[in-house]
Amino acid sequence: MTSSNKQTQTDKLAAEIGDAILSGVLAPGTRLDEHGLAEQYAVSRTPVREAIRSLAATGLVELRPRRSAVVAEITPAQLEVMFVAMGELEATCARLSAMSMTPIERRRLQNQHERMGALVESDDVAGFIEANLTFHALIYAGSHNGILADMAVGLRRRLDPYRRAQFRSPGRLPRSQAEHERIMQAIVSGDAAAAHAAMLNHVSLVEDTFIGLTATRAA
Amino acid sequence: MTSSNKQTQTDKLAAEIGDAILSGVLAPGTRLDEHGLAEQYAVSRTPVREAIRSLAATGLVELRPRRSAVVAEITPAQLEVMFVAMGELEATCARLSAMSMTPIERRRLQNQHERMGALVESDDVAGFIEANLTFHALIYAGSHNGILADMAVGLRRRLDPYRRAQFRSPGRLPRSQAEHERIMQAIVSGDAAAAHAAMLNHVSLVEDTFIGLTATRAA
DNA sequence: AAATCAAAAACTGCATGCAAAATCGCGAGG
DNA sequence: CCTCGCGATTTTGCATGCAGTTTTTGATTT
Repeated sequence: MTSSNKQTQTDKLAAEIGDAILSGVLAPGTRLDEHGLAEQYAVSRTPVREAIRSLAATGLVELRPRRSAVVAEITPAQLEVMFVAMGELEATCARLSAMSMTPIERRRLQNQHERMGALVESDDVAGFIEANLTFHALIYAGSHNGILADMAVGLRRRLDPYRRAQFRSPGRLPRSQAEHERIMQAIVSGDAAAAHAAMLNHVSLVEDTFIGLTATRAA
Repeated sequence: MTSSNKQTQTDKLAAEIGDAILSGVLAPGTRLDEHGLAEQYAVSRTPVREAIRSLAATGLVELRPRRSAVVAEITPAQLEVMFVAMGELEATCARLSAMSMTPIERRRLQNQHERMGALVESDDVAGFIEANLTFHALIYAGSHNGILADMAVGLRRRLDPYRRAQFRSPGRLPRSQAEHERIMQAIVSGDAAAAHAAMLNHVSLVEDTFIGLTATRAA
């Protein structure tokens, strides 16, 4: 079990329902019927209500007083806003990392980048996606600011479903790696402005790829 | 009534208890006894529990399973992190504002700044604090990014109790106004990098003032 | 007098029940 | 045929009750 059963039912439910939403099992707009969920998870309505309220605070569900809570709908406009916000947060973390990473952290980032080079060579998309998470997580952590890092992690988690597709674009891996190279170099050499710019550029390109995908799909 | 009684008890309680915490009525570390709060607000424990869970998601209270929730303690280290995070968020909003404010929004920011000049002249501290909120709110809104704006607002709200004191430092008003001048100019003229730098500088100085105050108090 | 441990009190987590609001369905009217 | 309104059903919001855990208290021992 990934989730320890030491915590309360409410916490387990919040995690479970949250995963269901993020993985698409519960589609946006779905009504969250308390009674139904209670029955489904074999608990009473009370913990379900509390879990829903927790999820509402994270933005995953929308609370409408006296009416069913629903899985939050994400309009293309909101998605755009979220991508921009995440880009800015990542860029900020990169900037802070350039300024305040310890030598060990810089070394780790460099190592991770080199490891990813091998994955690009072997065209291991799944491995690259996984390693990419770590790469970015190292930069969050390097900012030495848990609040900004948490915000970035939360947004990334939220956007993940929309990002998966884009690594399959042909030639995406080598391009990502090249962008990472610039980001990593800037951070390791302590060039805050360059780190910020490189990360912003990187994330913007990812976003553009995504927007392109949806535009194609929508058209 | 400031809070409309259209919403649910839970929402009202969350707002009420949240205000009590932010205003210092409920000091950090205080145990949030469900039974006691229920009695105090003349409701049952259920809405109290849900309100507490909401507040936990905002970071105002800390949830400890099977034990009382407590008002979150803020260590100086956390405070420092929060100040940095807020500074970065504000700077980012300023940058985005410089890039994407509409002409009308730029005009409004300019007007607000000029209005604050008069308050500095008359040394109206309370008025300046109020107007200062608006000034910064205009910049949040000008970023055209509700997510970043919400994050900034939330952090500002959270830090507000620690910020109040610092406007009373002698000569703070004119200095703030001068810094605002540079921020405003950069945004209005569309200089993103300058807006970012000016805002970061502004907020850092505020933070330094605060750190100075606490250091004095602690010593 | 301080420390230890056990019993009692208090409190949280969860289930259940009830009243009010919202939704749905059906029939009347245009 | 469509729209509107009214009653029935569903569903939320909140209160209350019970079981298990934590905390407190008081007695006992060193």
